Amino acid sequence: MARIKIDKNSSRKELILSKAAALFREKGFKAASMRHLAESVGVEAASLYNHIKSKTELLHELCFGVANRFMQKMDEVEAAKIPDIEKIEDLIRFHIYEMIHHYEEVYVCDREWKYLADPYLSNFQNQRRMYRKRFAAIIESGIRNKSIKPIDAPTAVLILLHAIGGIESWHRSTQKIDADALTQNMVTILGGGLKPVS
Amino acid sequence: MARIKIDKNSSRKELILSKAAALFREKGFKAASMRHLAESVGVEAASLYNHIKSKTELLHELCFGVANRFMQKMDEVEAAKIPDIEKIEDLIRFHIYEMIHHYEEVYVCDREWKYLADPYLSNFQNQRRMYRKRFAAIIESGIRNKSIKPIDAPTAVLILLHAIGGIESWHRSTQKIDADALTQNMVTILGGGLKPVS
DNA sequence: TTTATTCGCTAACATTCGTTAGTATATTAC
DNA sequence: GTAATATACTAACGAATGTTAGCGAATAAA
Repeated sequence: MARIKIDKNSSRKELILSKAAALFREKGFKAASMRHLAESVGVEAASLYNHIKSKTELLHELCFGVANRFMQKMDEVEAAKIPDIEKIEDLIRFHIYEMIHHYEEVYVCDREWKYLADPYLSNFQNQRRMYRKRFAAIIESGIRNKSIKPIDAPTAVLILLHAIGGIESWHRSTQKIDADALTQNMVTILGGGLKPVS
Repeated sequence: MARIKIDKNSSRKELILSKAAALFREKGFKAASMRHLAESVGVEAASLYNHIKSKTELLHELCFGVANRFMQKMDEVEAAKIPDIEKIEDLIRFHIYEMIHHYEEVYVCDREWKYLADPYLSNFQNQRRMYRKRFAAIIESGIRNKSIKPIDAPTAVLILLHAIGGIESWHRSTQKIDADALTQNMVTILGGGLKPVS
């Protein structure tokens, strides 16, 4: 009956959350069972419920944890006094950074959010829609001042976001190029597609 | 005890497959139950087993049906005597076409393949890896003859494929732009990122 | 019409699932 | 040390899962 080992500055619940992120990414939310999760935490399944309310609550916290970080970054970028094209590159770099450094949570947030239960589900979808609108608004501003070629902005946003979400494949790859080179490549390819022909 | 209604030229199994594609996309493979599927076919769950071997078999057939179409297209494109940049645009257009016209199957193949069981799983992963390699080879050829700017080809392939996979969001969107405009937008943004600065 | 086959039904199976109740032990507060 | 709290355990629950067996009705073949 040994208790869960804990690092200072991180609660038992946080440990469970991080293990859940890894498990949900690997198996998918529905296929990941509480008994699997318990095993990876080193405890019996029922014991988890001393720390969490439900399986769904784990998904809530993971998804909104990630969503909130992106929303906060968007606030910062919008407030910054820099050219639109730099705002976009800044956001791209942030997405890539998050994908690399908080891979499990971001992946789960990206691919498993549909298993959220209302009202969290609607809430999440609204936040997502809002984020994309704000992203598109930056692109549209760039189009107006001719720093970005005239394209359909919502289309461009989805391309950018999904392209970055695809980093997963590298993460597991053995021949991974380092993060800086990856970032530079993506900014070149994606940014290059946005800049007007000069 | 009415039998399943059938169009000419399509077996009962094909009907089940198409309903399964829609259900697996909506709920995810694990969350979609055989009883749900049965209901959408208009029959009891046990009756499905007069036509199929297992739930997993449905996933096999959906995934490999899509994968084979893409492989065949790749064969054609490789054999064509056209510039590399046109080969790439041709592939991009094909991906978009498939995404629009066989949306459910392509989506399931893209997002739910991990629930395949071995040996199908390994087989599928190999095919996928091979497809990406061949795609990257076209880009590398383009780089060598300077029709494409020097970037990391495997990175570019993943960006392209995941960007196109993101069309999902439009499909359900009410404000959908028409398919041709969509295709043109994507070729502009993605292709524009590949062409060398002139 | 008779026979054979296809196919849908009901009932049931063994598992697995998320979760709760109740109890015992370990840690913390006093 | 003692009381209070936190937490892990075992056992069990009801529900849902994929699938099989066996029966009867609909269709096709003779």
